Amino acid sequence: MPKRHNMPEQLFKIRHSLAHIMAQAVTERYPDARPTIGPPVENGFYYDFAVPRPFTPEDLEAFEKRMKEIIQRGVTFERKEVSAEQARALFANNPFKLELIDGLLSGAGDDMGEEEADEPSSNNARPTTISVYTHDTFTDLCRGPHVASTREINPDGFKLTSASGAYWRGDERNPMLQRIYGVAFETEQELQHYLHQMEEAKKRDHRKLGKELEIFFFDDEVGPGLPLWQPNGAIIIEELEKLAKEMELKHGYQRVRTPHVTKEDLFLRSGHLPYYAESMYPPMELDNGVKYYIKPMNCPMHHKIFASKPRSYRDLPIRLAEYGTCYRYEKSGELFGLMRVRSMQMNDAHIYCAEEQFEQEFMDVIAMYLEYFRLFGIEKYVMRLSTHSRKGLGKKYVDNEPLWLKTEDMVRRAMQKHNVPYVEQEDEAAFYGPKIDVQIWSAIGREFTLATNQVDFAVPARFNLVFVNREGKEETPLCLHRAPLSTHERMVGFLIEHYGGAFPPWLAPTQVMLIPIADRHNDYCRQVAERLVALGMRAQVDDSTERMQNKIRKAQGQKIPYMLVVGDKERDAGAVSVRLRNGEDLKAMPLDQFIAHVWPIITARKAELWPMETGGA
RNA sequence: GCCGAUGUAGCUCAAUGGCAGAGCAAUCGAUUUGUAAUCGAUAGGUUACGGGUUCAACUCCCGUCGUCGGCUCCA
Repeated sequence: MPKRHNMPEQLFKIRHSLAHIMAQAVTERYPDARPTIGPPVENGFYYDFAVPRPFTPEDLEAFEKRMKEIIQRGVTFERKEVSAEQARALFANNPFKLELIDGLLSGAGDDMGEEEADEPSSNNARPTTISVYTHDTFTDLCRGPHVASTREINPDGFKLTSASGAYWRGDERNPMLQRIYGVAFETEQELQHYLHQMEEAKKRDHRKLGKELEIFFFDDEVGPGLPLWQPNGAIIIEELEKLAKEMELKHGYQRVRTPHVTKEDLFLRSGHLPYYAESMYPPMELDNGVKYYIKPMNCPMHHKIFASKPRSYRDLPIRLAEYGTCYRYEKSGELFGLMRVRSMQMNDAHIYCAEEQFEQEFMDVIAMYLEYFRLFGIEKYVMRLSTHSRKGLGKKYVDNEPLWLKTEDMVRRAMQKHNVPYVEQEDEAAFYGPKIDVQIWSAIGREFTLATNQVDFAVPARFNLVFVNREGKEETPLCLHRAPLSTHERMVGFLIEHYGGAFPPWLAPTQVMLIPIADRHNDYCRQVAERLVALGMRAQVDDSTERMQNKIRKAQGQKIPYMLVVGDKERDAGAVSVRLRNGEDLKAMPLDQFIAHVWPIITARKAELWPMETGGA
């Protein structure tokens, strides 16, 4: 997201040119279609069209076929500079292009038309002329660059993948256009490789694995976005909570608990109402007309706890933590498995501190992020400093620009001083302050914010939160809102995909499966399982009437880390034969030896399955 | 919320206007097995829900709900 296109120049040209060729194919078949913008994007390109009727899958096939024909004819791309007059004449029947032309000329048209998408926002010199590119019978408004000839494009290196609606200029108040996505590479092999990777990614999709591994599901009668956690899911959640509680205890947090519903007054004070109302479940109205809302956030209640007694500078920082359950009425089309739900439990905490404590507290949260990420082996993420935008002041953002600039700089300096890499993204802040978000990607490539660490310089004042400073005067504290482990929903969804369902032993719902070879070994297996369970391990016995091979297959399918096979030999020797999830057969060993090897791995939350050089995933 | 696609047994999928089927899972029986699928039998359905067209609807049409791919939006 930060870098819009970091692809090689030639690939950029190929994708960009394919977008034009597609527009030709589309307008040939549907002369009424009005091309709007069509940039190259990661892995391919898209083009948005204003059309009377949405495209069908058959249309896509026809477009693709026609595109291949055009490419194989070897047509050339030619650039031409035209005056504004000429450009308007050329695109007289296309209001979208005219709007783009106006935007270009006014110089203010920073709205990410095609031209913006084409070039990193480097040179601000506005063109006095406008460039158009012509290939074959098709001419498009475009900054370029393009391939010289379609001979540079491999006709088997691209594929049209999907059609969908998209708002003109990404604004839902604008008309809806029809977008066609394509993927494109320089060679057929790269395309096939990409398509294969997509297939593999689908196997890791948490929605698929979550069902297969019986972690969670949705039920029509319960409602969209309201996951039901099965026993396996509850185990994972409780392990995460245990981890968070240990970590937060170490970092000086105190736990609090707050109700799920509150009077409207609280959210009026916090400023969520009416601003945030559309993301909240509608209120319940009591007989006396008083409205109660289900909470979408925990902060106002934590503020009340801070305010429940006088606070001295000596008490600060005060860190209040709660795995709070919140409900947000997300639009139906925005729901996405566990990654975007309507009921969620947040790894929430609010840190109230004096300004001079900011850096220490803020960076302690960042340190916590890093500690968690190391534990989970999370490497593919981007820390994003999300800042305000001037145009959002007074609307999306608290209207106090000097304070924004000051706070953003505080964050920037803290991050730089501690050498934590980050990127900056304008217009992504919370309404009360800047934040460091941790961006991650789902198996199928969608971007989400996992953890967040937000500075709030505004809301404490609304709640009249104060502490008495050294001079005996009242002072408003800063508040940090933080959720290093995200919500249970998003965290578990992410972890399912991150591990491909093969959780490290400490998180695995079932850690050990006892596999008796014949019925006569069942009792011994039950004794072993009892002993492991008494120790604190999650062990089960597969006493079905299946053969051992079948039991192994089932346990593998559930991605259980340890399979203990037991026959006459093991029973008679008080032993177990250890098979790891990765297929390794460690042969028979005394039960005590198995425990001695595995228990430390579980309690230390290690990633590996077995000590020494053997274990893997 | 918007555009499009889609919804058949617990799961994965057949059946293109003419009696709704298979594999896996489940249940029962037999088998007692040494590191990724033993054999047999049984049961399982108001084809998401509600209307309509038709002699006849899983199939065609309309509506509702859910899901999926995007747009918008977010932890």
